[in-house]
Amino acid sequence: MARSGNGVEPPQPPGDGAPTAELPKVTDRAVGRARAIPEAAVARLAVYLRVLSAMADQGAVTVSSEELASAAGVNSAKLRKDLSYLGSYGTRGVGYEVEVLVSEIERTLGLTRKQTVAVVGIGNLGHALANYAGFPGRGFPVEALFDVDPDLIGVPVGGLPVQHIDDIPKVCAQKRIAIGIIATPPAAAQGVCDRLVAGGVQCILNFAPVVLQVPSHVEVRKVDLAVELQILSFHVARKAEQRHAGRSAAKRAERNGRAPANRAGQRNGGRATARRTPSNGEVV
Amino acid sequence: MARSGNGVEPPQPPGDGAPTAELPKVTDRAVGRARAIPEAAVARLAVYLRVLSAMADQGAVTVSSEELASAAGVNSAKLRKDLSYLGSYGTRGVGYEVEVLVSEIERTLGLTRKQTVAVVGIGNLGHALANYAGFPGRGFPVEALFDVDPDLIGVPVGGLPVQHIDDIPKVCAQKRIAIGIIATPPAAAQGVCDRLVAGGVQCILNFAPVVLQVPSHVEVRKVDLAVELQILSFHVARKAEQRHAGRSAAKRAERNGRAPANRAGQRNGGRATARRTPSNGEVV
DNA sequence: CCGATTTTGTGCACACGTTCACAAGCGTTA
DNA sequence: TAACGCTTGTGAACGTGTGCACAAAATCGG
Ligand SMILES: NC(=O)c1ccc[n+]([C@@H]2O[C@H](COP(=O)([O-])OP(=O)(O)OC[C@H]3O[C@@H](n4cnc5c(N)ncnc54)[C@H](O)[C@@H]3O)[C@@H](O)[C@H]2O)c1
Ligand SMILES: NC(=O)c1ccc[n+]([C@@H]2O[C@H](COP(=O)([O-])OP(=O)(O)OC[C@H]3O[C@@H](n4cnc5c(N)ncnc54)[C@H](O)[C@@H]3O)[C@@H](O)[C@H]2O)c1
Repeated sequence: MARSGNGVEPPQPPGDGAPTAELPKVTDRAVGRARAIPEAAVARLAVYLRVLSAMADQGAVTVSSEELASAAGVNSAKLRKDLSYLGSYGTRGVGYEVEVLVSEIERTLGLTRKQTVAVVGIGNLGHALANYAGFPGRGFPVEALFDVDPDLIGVPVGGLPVQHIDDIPKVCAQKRIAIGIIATPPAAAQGVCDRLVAGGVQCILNFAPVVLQVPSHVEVRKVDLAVELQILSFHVARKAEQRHAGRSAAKRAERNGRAPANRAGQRNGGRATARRTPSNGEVV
Repeated sequence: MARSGNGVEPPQPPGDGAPTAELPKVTDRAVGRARAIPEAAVARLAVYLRVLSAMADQGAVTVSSEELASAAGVNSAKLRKDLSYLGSYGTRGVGYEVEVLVSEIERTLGLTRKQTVAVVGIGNLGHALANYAGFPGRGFPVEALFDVDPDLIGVPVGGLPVQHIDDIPKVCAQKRIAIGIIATPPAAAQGVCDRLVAGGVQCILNFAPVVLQVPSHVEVRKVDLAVELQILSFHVARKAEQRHAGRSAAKRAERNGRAPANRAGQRNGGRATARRTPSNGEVV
């Protein structure tokens, strides 16, 4: 089956014209302009935005990188570097103006125009998502709900009637849905995904524990709670193992929180990359 | 370890006593043993485990790294490296035995002994979590539910009665709860977190959009859906911007799925780090 | 107007993660 | 047994992300 399924993740740069071109060791080139915000930074910007909004609500006018960093649970140097991707909006010796940062981050994250959302699979999780006030509150109005269950079709959930999944392409195109959230059973996820893509949806947030195959222009992020728990489980196991075996060094650091250079708050950052349909139809 | 664990990956060596020590350029040193599984790899191991379980159910006996990688949406080299952290369980020229991999991954992730879970905040999301069959199905039995709402106390959800949050420390200690899931409103999250910690809970999965402060021996992971959407939003914005501005190069690559350097399937990997109570009590 | 103080913005070095590429090992076949 | 083909395991190169440390700006006080 050759390389890896979908085939195309070549070592060479895109090289539109000449795939075999022997380019030396140019690092960036390729794309048009220069500055590209690192994936990891984007995730943190979203967190800063939340913290800043809360600060603004409390009447704060300016923040220093130190303050903001500590509230967001990151290192202040990292914070400054992250903010520097937006441009230079701070004042040395003073700090950042909260309002300015908020609007700059919003602009960068593309939150100036609302991104409409559709939820597919109105079961336990789908209900919660459809009712969640935090989405519209943050510029992500939920404008369509879908399911297969005949008993659900037409029933309003969170003020919006559930529609049949066969209508996904039509409705999504019509309402210009930007983001699709998949909360169906795993087996149904790929089919739903395909319909969303057919409807012109550009981004998908997937709760079903499957790896989705999508065309390259579609962005997928997944949230897999079982995986989250397993990662936590790993850390517990590792700590327990350490406690039993290596009881020589590192003991007080482990116990009462001195935690030397405890750099960051809890994260789940990371990037998500789209993926093409592969040649082989592996099971999932 | 020392690597990226919870507490100790300081610039300077922990050096309880001498923080200004002028260590040369030693790379690992520090703690006892050697191999530490990279954080990013742990997240993927969990995914491999799911895929492998599905394959086992379908009767597969062996897999090659190519097959498994493609099913899991990653590069095969990466997969092999990830598996190599477990030890050498493959057979050259043949592949891996599915059963062996499953049990090795389970052992490594600490899934050999069940990790009991408590859910706090039985609202929209909490209900979904409490009813989710995927948790007990994967070795994470939900054994306690908590809320403050008097109307909820005593009501069974998913076959388990909801208890009052004041009982969290007692019940968690008694039932040896390993993982606490927080699904309360943001304002209540820190308080709940403190009680969970008091009850001896080692890991916390936090759905509330706040940065939790915990002692260093507690591991926190957060799931912030608004942040996920914002990251997606960023990518949409960037693509749109590119389409408008840089219409010189990279055009067909963008459209019909050629996907230049399409490296991996969708991820949300990343690490979570514990965090001590900070010196300043910043708002959140 | 100048120096002290504060805090940003960033060059640099290092750690981490990813990918390549290939030798080492295994099974099979002649 | 020897030669061959296949697949693992891993060294090394590369790219990305993190954190330090300091020069550059701005404000304030005298
Ligand atoms: N409930 C949770 O807390 C939780 C946690 C983690 C992951 N998940 C995942 O989220 C997904 C949904 O979980 P849930 O607990 O809400 O399940 P659920 O069974 O309660 O709901 C699933 C819904 O999807 C609908 N559905 C089934 N096939 C469909 C299709 N082809 N198209 C559209 N809708 C379809 C069903 O009618 C039902 O309403 C699952 O993949 C699950 O693994 C859920
Ligand atoms: N619903 C979603 O889809 C969704 C999505 C993303 C994030 N979240 C986050 O998850 C959390 C819960 O969301 P929800 O929609 O389930 O909210 P909800 O209002 O439906 O439920 C919150 C529950 O927490 C309980 N609660 C309040 N204070 C408490 C306390 N001090 N201790 C224990 N329980 C307490 C309430 O009684 C209620 O039952 C929120 O922080 C929200 O931001 C929810």
